[in-house]
Amino acid sequence: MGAPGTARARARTALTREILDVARRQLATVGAAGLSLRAVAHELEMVPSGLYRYFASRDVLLTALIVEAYTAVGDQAESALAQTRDSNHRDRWCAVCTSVRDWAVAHPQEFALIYGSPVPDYRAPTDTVAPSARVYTLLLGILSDSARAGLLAPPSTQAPLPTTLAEDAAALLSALNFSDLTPEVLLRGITAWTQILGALSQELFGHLGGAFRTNADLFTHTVELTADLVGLAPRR
Amino acid sequence: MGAPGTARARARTALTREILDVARRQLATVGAAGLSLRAVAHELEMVPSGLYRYFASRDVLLTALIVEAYTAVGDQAESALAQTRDSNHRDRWCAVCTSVRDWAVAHPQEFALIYGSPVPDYRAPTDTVAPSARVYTLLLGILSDSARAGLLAPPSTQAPLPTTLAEDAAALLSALNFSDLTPEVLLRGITAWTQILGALSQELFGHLGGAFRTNADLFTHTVELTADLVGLAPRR
DNA sequence: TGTACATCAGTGAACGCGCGTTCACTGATGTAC
DNA sequence: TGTACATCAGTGAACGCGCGTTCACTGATGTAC
Repeated sequence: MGAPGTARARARTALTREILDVARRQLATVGAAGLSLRAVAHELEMVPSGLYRYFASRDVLLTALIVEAYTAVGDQAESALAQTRDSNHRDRWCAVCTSVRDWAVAHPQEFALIYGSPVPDYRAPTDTVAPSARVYTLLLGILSDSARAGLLAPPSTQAPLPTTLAEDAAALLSALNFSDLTPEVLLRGITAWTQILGALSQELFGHLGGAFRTNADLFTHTVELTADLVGLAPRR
Repeated sequence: MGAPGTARARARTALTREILDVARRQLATVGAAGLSLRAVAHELEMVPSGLYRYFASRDVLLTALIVEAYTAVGDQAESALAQTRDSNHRDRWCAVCTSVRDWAVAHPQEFALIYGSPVPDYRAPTDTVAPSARVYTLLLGILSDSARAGLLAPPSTQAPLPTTLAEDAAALLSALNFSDLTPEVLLRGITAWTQILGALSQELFGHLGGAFRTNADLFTHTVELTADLVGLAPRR
């Protein structure tokens, strides 16, 4: 609010916002591949070339939308987590996962944009890496809390991990600052996260064939299975 | 071989095949959204309108490619299973999953075509439903075998399933003719399958960010976890 | 406070491209007698 | 076996559409003196 600067600068930030809002709304109906600068400009009653004052190319606009999508789902997950701050770790895990589904169901094309097949001819710059880490970092944080509280069940013993896999996992742990977690737990966390994304892809992209009347129940069940997988203590 | 019919009929089936082959090869480089009838015709040294003697529209061609992709991965999974016919159930499960990854890595755009975000403006007819069922039917078959042999570990007791979910699962079981399986096991099987697809999506669509040097090892680990999930007896 | 100049938002026209699909046509292949 | 007709594969031109991006331009906003 009360953003400073000249009238021109204020108009610029306002229109930048408006372009992104229109683009996001059109994205929701035509999808990322079909998003067109000309259509966005038309809805804003501008001439297409005018957009180039605000975004240097279609790719740059897409990148901004991607970052916004990651931010939106990250915000939603964070606020879901904040509201369960005093619950047990399992409930917090489930709350975050559920909030991700809520967001995805409400914004399927944005979900596809960030977690689906790559957009044709789009090359992602590195700007999107940091925002993309937010949600799974939250999930790993819950595991870390649980581990620090001594409540995380150790993974059932299996064959030892291949060395390169264990090394990479260890490197990732230290890069993410989760020294409380073992490589085994990290890998289960990653697996759980891909499970969540896989379940949502199947549901949103119509690959379930409508076999279930209540996709939400199926998802809830899946989330419980992921909580088991990562070793979060069961309820009661 | 030696397909009967007139010369004209033989030429027709041959060219139909050739069109599909060219389309599949172009799909591999430009993706489903970018697949163009004109480009296919050009490579065949035909005029674009000529294709309409063979496929009534772009959608029909895409549908044929989708069916072929499902058939290809189904064949590969079946032959992988056939080669482990005398192994234990867990090894057979893992063999099928691994063969799916092998196919997906070799044909990422075809994987995206059938398991990724929907192709813009394409509406799938019902022709694709039956071929799409083949792989997970194989997996459920392994579970069914294991259950009939009394080797499948019952799911660790959890809260009972919501009734609609249990009903839908039971209905699906009888539709698929797997009377040996319980709704709980079916749901775990479905979850395992979405896990596999999720892991492959992450890997193929570049969402792993290159954190692991050996994606194959990560996938193998994931597959073992799915085998645990569905209750297949551990090795040794 | 007023003027001279620089900045920059948005216009309008154009470039060059590619797309799916239609239609009337020609010439070769197949069929019936 | 030979002829008359029907079928159908492939052509070439066209329709109508939409796309991202460029460029020279105008007029309004901002800045320095």
